[in-house]
Amino acid sequence: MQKLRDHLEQIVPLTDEEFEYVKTFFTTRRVRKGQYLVHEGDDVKYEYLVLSGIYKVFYVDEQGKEYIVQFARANWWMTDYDAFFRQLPAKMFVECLQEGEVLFSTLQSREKLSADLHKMANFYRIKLSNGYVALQQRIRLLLSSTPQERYEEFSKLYPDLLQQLPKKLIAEYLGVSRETLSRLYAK
Amino acid sequence: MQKLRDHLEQIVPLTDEEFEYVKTFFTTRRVRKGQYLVHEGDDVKYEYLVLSGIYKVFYVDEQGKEYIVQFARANWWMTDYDAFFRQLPAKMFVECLQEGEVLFSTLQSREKLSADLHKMANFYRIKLSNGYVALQQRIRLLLSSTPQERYEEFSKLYPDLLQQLPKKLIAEYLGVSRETLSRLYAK
DNA sequence: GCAAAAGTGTGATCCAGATCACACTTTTTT
DNA sequence: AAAAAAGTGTGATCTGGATCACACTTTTGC
Repeated sequence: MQKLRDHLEQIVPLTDEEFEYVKTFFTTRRVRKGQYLVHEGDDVKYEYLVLSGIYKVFYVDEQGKEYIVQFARANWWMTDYDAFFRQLPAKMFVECLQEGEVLFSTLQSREKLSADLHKMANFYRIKLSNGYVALQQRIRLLLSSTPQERYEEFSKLYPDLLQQLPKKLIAEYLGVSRETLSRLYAK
Repeated sequence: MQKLRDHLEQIVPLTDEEFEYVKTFFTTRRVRKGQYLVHEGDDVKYEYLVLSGIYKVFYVDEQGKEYIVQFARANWWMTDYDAFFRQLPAKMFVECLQEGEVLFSTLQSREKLSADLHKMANFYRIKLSNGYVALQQRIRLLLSSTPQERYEEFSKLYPDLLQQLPKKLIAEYLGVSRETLSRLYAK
């Protein structure tokens, strides 16, 4: 649970006592490649904090084509937040791409923690607003750039993912074809 | 201020007393077409709740090309949230497209209200998570669709904006050229 | 009320990137 | 260790939408 504490304390300092309380709301789970943490149609009981491994959050359209909303690795939170917050069936999938561990907790836990500990309410608020801003940047990238620029931006932001993930997935994330991507880094 | 109360109570019910307190944190401002509420480089002191009129939130790249992040009309909140939350200079613009009124308040107001009234903390949290989800949908739209589909989706979501805004702006928002858009609704 | 600016439709051209096709390599599965 | 599946690079072709160009209309501002 030290990882959880480190993660929280990047944003809000906690006393030992506070952290002892907080940690009772989280459970660890080991996840293997190919497993789904969230599946379209599921009730979304949990949100997840990644401790290790790599995951993708994506949708599938009527024609079966996949669209990757985000990749997640250590210290990212993920779930189908629309479904999670509004307690609806999931419209997205969360799949493990590389084995690892996650922590999970329920919406009730989030609400209880926010109500009991002002610091945790702050933590969640700040995390959510960071997420909001990150999505805005993604929109900006999708609107503005040529495949070349998107690829360069991605390499800068996530050099590790570039190494570890199949190019096909990166192409999907960037919204270009696999072939075009392949030709990009030839240069 | 009745509009503010209605807006808040769509999400959290408030007593008269509570609302009397809340409203002291907001000020009304009339805005004319062409005025900027946020300008690149500014300190972003306020977030805005639209009472009436239409606004656009956008940024400009090095080549001077504009990218519209969102349009806003009644009951939408807007500002450069990255800059607002982190108290940095703005990277975006917020411009009035059609005269109207807005309410504004500071980050300190938001924090004070959240701390004093649990209901307001909830209100902000829910609004932010709704915004988060809306951005995810926008990403999905940008990744997934042909110009045709994007246009149809837009018409469905914002039939009023389609009427009231120059096509050029809608084209920008959708990430297509003005000419292509013009040819789309010819069909 | 008139000139300037902004908005709009439509033809003609061009090209970046999608799509198709296939060979080769690496990883998984049994 | 063999077979199957997944991943990758690269040529050849095709095409949707960008770009350029221009006429016409509507709005804005002095």
